[in-house]
Amino acid sequence: MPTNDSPTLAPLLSNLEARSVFTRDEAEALLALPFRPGTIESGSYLICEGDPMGHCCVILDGCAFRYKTVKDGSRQILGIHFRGDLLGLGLGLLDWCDHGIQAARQSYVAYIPHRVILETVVEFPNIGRALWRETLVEASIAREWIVNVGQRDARKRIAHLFCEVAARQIETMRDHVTIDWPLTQEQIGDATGLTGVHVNRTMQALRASGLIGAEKRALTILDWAGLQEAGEFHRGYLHLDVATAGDGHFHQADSLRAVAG
Amino acid sequence: MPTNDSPTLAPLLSNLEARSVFTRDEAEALLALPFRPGTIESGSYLICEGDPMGHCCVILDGCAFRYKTVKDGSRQILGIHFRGDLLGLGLGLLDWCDHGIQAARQSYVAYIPHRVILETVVEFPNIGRALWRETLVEASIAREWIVNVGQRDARKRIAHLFCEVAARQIETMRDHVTIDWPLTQEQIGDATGLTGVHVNRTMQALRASGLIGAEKRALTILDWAGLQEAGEFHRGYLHLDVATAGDGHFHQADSLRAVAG
DNA sequence: CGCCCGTTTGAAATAATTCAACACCGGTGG
DNA sequence: CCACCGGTGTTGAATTATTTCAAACGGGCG
Repeated sequence: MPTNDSPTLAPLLSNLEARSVFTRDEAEALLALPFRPGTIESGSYLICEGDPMGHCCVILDGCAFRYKTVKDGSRQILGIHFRGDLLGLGLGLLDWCDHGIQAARQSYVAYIPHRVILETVVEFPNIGRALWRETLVEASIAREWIVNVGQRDARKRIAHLFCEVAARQIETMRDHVTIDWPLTQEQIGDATGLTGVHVNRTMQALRASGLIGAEKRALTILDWAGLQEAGEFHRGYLHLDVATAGDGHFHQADSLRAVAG
Repeated sequence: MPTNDSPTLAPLLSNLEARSVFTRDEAEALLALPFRPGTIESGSYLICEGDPMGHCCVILDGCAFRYKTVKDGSRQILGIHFRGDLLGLGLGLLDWCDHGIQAARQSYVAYIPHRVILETVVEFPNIGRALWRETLVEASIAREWIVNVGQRDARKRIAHLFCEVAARQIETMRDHVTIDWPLTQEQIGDATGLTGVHVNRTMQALRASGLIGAEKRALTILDWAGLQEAGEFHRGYLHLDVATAGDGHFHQADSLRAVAG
């Protein structure tokens, strides 16, 4: 973290709690996971394409994005990640990583060995469901990105991206909020399948429509309803409401087992 | 299945075994999952957008695709699924479905209650890892689709789609193989973010290049290497090689079996 | 100050869309 | 049996969104 306090996994827990419910034991187990802290400079890589690393990575503070490069050297940004997000989970089950992850700001991270995650999941099935659920949400967001680059024009794509990042960072949105904006226009282009030049022109149009502000290193949303409309954004795919499907049914069994064991 | 034999979940097991290793007990548990068989006519829906259904769905035979519709009525196809694929898994952990699934051919399916899956996963953690792994692969494929529609031109997009479908259906590819092709040109457009008209012209170019054949209801790959080159296709993202990461550590049985051969 | 990175602007080129018409083909009903 | 029909594939010409290339601008920083 930016402070000199010793870092904790609290951001991970509060992030998971946006979509899952934990018992006190489970929460404590999550916070007690062993990890190695690290600082990543803006532009450096948390995980590289083809990397067979043995740990995943929690963003304690900062921002990073996933990307894939294609032959001609251009790249596609696949997702943006913030404080509390767990990255590189697939590595524990898939042997190697099919994309890279790069810091968009100086970031503070915690590396957790995959083995630790897999052990914890066996001991606490509800944590396993929560992490599986995060993987499912990740897939859901990826599908919405397919729709974004596949079906929408430049204005909608960029508005949609703004909406997603805003919705994930601000709990209850209202007009005139300003959020930290981590991407350059070129990178917005990489995320939306457009050129930086066209992103520039389209953002000017969004500004002229009074939807967003004119800052360079931040994003001010002047008209939240209008921006959602412009991007055809509906937050459902983020699954930000706590889902307990499949949990309650097992808590009882878990308790019994806890008693028996 | 097309025969009048009573259906089994064998296609699911053999599909999972492409990426995971099971003990005999685990395999038997998978095959013993209770399910309700069903027949879906081509064009009908297995699962609808917004559906809160309580079961997931295995394709025993046939073919289906996931899709999302956007406001103007057009739609984006998000993935194609074949025999053995497990669909709608997220429903058990996410409460509701953010996309629809439609049959592209008359298909035979097995509906499995989510509760059954979640119970099995607690009893057999290795099955849980296998299903989680499938979810991770699904996310990986979705990311590659983002790259496809975001960074590649029409020729590459279509060639890449052909490669993916072929690679998933044929174990060892060689030239002049013909595979069942489930999509119309219009639907190829929905999958690649192009119009049907442009798909038509681009497919003619692919045919003229000698990469694919000229059939309408099938796909003949005349030049596999050339088609991969044209689509910048590298099969790694499909994670089709068995991954045992995280398994051996927990499953002495697997290690023993590996040793025993 | 000069430099670098990111943004801004302009004009020309191009990939893909749109719209409209026609060909094809299997199925269905007279 | 033929005629018709709807869905799919094919073709052409005009239009448009986006890219490309090139140059200039601006601000932060050593």
